[in-house]
Amino acid sequence: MTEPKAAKDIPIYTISAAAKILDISVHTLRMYEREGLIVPFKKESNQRLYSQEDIDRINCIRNEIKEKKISINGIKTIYSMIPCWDIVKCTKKEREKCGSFNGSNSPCWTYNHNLNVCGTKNCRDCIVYSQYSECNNVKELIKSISK
Amino acid sequence: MTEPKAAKDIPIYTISAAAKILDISVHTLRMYEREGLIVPFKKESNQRLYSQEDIDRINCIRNEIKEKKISINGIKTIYSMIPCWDIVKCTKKEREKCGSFNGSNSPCWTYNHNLNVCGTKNCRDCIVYSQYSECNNVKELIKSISK
DNA sequence: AATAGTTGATATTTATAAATATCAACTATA
DNA sequence: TATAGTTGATATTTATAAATATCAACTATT
Repeated sequence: MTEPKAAKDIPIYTISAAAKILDISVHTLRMYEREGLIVPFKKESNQRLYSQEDIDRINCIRNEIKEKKISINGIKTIYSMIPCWDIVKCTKKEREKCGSFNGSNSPCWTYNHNLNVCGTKNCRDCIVYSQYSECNNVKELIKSISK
Repeated sequence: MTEPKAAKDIPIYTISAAAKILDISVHTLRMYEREGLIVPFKKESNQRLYSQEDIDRINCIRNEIKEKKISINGIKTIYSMIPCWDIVKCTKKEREKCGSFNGSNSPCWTYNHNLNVCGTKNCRDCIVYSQYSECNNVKELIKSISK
């Protein structure tokens, strides 16, 4: 009796509820978002909402910062090394024009990618964000594509 | 008339000379070494010596810390994602026992690897250290092994 | 053989990233 | 429609990583 995968990704927590659960301030949550570490839901009114998956993700990020002593810019750089172009199957032409493919400071979901295969798709729903940038998964991904 | 590649890797600077060139303290150089960011030459007496390549490498590390705001542990984590097992052609058995293959906090050259293909070879002379961990090269490496 | 520079280890200082606070305008909810 | 919570922007505080200083023992160099 496993729950459907999406069940953990239902937007239920307001920013203050999420902050309380995580024992951090709402300001910190907004900072993480501004830095491109998280992409919460947004209502039409622009209000943020968080799912249990978001909470788990943020707990992981906290651990990287507090326990592993990796700075926010370090985490961004690590995320930027995920070979998204391979995962989402960008063409050579698309890669050449892509800020994510050509940069190394920020995760792909912080760039505009309306002009490539990603289109206007919400990055929350992309496995690059939801799966491969999960806690400690980047090295496992590199292992899987290496010989 | 290009110089032989090794010319830049001749140990000529003492720690105080290197510190003066880099405009940092000798203590900082020793700290970077303790953290596993650099591997200087060692004389039989244990005295450190630095080459021009070392100076260039340390300048790059300084830039990552000071300009890109990546913490030392962040840099270590990034180095740890270099697929050394692929580069030096470790066997499956060797990988299973390797701290570098299985960890994600520290570069491969900070682990003991006497029992795998690296043997007692000095990591300075390994391309994983000398080439692939050069400034900004990690993402380029990931690009080259991805589809 | 004397001076300058080195070693590792521990303690201290400083620079700054991360977190928090404040603000006025806006939105949700009871 | 009143209260509580939200928004983004800017300013301030705090926690701590990075850098430096100190130490006694040892090594290189003149």
